[in-house]
Amino acid sequence: MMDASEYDLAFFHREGMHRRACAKCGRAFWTLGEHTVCQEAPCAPYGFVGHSPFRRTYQLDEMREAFLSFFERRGHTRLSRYPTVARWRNDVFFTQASIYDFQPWVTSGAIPPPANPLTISQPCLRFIDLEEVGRSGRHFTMFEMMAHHAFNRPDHEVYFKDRCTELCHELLTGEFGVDPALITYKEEEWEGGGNLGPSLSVGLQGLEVATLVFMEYTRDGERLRPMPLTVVDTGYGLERYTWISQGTKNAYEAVFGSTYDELRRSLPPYESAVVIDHARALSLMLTDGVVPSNAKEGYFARLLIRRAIRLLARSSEPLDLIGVIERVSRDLVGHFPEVGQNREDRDRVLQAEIERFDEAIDRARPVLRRQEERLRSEGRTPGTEELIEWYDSLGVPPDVAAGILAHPPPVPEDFYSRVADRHVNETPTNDYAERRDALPELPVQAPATDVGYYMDPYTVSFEGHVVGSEGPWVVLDRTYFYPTSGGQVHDTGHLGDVPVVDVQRQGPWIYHRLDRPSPFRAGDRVHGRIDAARRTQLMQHHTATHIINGTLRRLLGPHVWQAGAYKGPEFARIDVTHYRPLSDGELRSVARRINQVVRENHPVRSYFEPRSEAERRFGFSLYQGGAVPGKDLRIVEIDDVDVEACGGTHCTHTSEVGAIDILDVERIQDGVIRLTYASGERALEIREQRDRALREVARRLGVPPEKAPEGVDRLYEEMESARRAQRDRRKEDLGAVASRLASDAQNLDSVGGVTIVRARVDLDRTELAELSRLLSREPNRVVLLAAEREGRGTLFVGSTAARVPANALVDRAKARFQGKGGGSASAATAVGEPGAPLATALEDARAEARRLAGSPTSEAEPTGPGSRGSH
RNA sequence: GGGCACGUAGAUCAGCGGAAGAUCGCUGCUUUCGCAAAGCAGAGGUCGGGGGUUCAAAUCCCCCCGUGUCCA
Repeated sequence: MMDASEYDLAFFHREGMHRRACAKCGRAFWTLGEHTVCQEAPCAPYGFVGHSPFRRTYQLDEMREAFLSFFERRGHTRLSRYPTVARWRNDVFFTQASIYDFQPWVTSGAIPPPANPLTISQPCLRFIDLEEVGRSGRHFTMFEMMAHHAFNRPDHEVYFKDRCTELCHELLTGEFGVDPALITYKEEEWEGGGNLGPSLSVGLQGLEVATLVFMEYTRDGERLRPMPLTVVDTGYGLERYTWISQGTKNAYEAVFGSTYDELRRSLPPYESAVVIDHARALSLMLTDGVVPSNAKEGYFARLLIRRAIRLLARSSEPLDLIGVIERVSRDLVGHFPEVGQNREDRDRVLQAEIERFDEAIDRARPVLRRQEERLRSEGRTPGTEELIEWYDSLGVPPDVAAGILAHPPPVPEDFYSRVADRHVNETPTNDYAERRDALPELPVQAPATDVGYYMDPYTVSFEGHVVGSEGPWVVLDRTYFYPTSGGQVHDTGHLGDVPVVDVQRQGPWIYHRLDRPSPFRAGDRVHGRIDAARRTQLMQHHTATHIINGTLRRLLGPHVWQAGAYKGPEFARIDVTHYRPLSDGELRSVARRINQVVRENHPVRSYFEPRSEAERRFGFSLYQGGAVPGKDLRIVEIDDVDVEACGGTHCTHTSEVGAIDILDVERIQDGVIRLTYASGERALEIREQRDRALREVARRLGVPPEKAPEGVDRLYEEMESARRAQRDRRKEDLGAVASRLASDAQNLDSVGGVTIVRARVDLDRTELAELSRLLSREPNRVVLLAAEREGRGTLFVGSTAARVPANALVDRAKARFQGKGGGSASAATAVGEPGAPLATALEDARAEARRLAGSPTSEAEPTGPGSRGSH
């Protein structure tokens, strides 16, 4: 619980505000007005509908510009948006707030902010309130969080609670002309990610119009410790500001504008709002490289697409989703030019996904019909349980199911929450589990490690001074050792005579891990030597990765985004988003093109450039490896092939990569393909191994290497025909045995029209069954076979005589030779203990068969192979 | 990342502890001037892979692979 003094800001007193407790929610708030309740939902009703408290009305783009320029005029640097897919974090899929852009590196103090203070309007995606969208009048799947952020270090205080609140107040009253008496500042607390602090929630006529969060403490058990870096985290909903300024009934009318009016001509209000909302979210998601899929971020794109398609189906005239997305993209492109750059590619992705939905329904249709038929045969009709099951496992929404069934059940109000109930007991995912052993906190009193590998990736020998050392870990004032990062594996080498086995980045320092406790002390001068062959291989793999990524984007389209990559000393791989498997032809084109790029010897240029300048020149696709923090971006540019923000070590010309050999392409997930490859020396090694193996295979097949596939085919065919020949021979042999047995009166009994064949034949189980079948082709046959294998006796009984069930004979006889077993009326077996009297058991079975055959009963059910499976 | 469903003949699927099936397609024969159609006969299966339980596993259990789907 925050102390009340946390909120006792000088600003409030300067303005003459007083502190009150809300009569409804009980929370304390500050205001100039005479409010008895805080001015937020649900304590106060909307007061702005029909008469806005703002000086003028704003369209969406105008409002964003007004906000950003307001803060620019007050010393803030304007940043362009970050991607909506939070690829740089492993705990969330999407950017859900502007502060996500700076977590965890900037907020933890590891890396300086790109600007300070800064202002941004960050598109955010939230799926938590999906059901509220279109209903509440104010919820959106995609919304923009306008914000001003400040990051305060002990030696550099930008601003905190007082100035922040003052800026907010000035925006509302000065820029927008809101009567200050209408505003309330409610005291709240914020906590997240182990940090916490006071926050103020700004209320205006029933709407929360801003949240001002002050990250100030770290939770240490019950105690609170002040953070070395305090953070001002604010959030102002762009859509809400636009709405309030226009004073419309709901936010959708204000935000969606003429697109909403157009859709309303053929769709009801709720459906129109949801469809536009989803289309807007999709437009940005697809632009940022989300490919619809059944897992991870792609699933949310699929969810939106399928929801939108179903709602559009209610339209009075034909409307297609691609058209609606094109329409909303026209609205977005003014501020997000990248949205307009991938239209054809986006439509291809959408088209593929729309077809997949149709396929899913087509697959499900016969299943539903069959299941309904089965239920009907039990005198039932499908109910809610079936609807939930079909949705959960087949993806058939209840309204679609209704169109398929002859007698659809009513869809319950709480359908989706009942689906959710099915999932509540699932084991939760441990989102924060960073798969990396925590590095020790070394007592380093030194500036950030001076790293040489960015500017000179060829230096493998250098001198440095130890600035910290503990256990096997050593930190130097400068180093050329590359730490594991950006998917590139660390270097190895030596410090002095001691092998370096691992290199990691920890905050501003590079940690070298030795293979033994460090013999070095702070102040020691050491010679560093990097394993040059390994480094070269890593550089080749990294540059090859960029060549492949850029080539895939060019050949397949801009929906291709890197979804993960690994560049090791043995091989490298890249995962990219793509909506279908690579065809053989596509793969060949990729392989040809990347090696052409290698041969063409493009220069690979690595340099630092201010973020905004780089974004302006190259656009958003820079962030293939995720968002990169910092004022300046390190750009790795391969002319006409690829440009990425990347911290790795690279060759300076593509020819240094040598060659790229694609080893494998697989679909690792719906919507994501993985290419594994090797370059440089490793490519040659692997090719050599492969050639050797192929030559060896060819030699053993006795064919030239290029004929190896045909050779294998031939071998396989020979194997098959040998297998068939053996099977035929066994069949013949069994046939011979059968006719011999059937013609030898010694083996035969005939009782009451039933023929009983008995014999001792030492065959295996399947052969016994086959032989029995051959002997009982006609009705009223009973076959008794005894076999002995490895000392254990087997009794096999087959029967086509209704009066003589095979299992009855086995049950009767098995005790005699300590047998276990059973079966059906048509076939039964038992296996006895070693040495047990098999012959006696056979005689028992025979006696029982004679008895049953001789006592005619009125068995109605005929038995035999022909009667099985008839229902 | 997790839940659920599915994986059996070329295709679509049934069978869910006791001798691997249906329909369509395929091959041959009959019929026809020929085609279609019909009738008859036939070929085609490591029942996704690997372990286990059992006298006996397509069937039950465990692991893996693949596909679909829902939820994060």
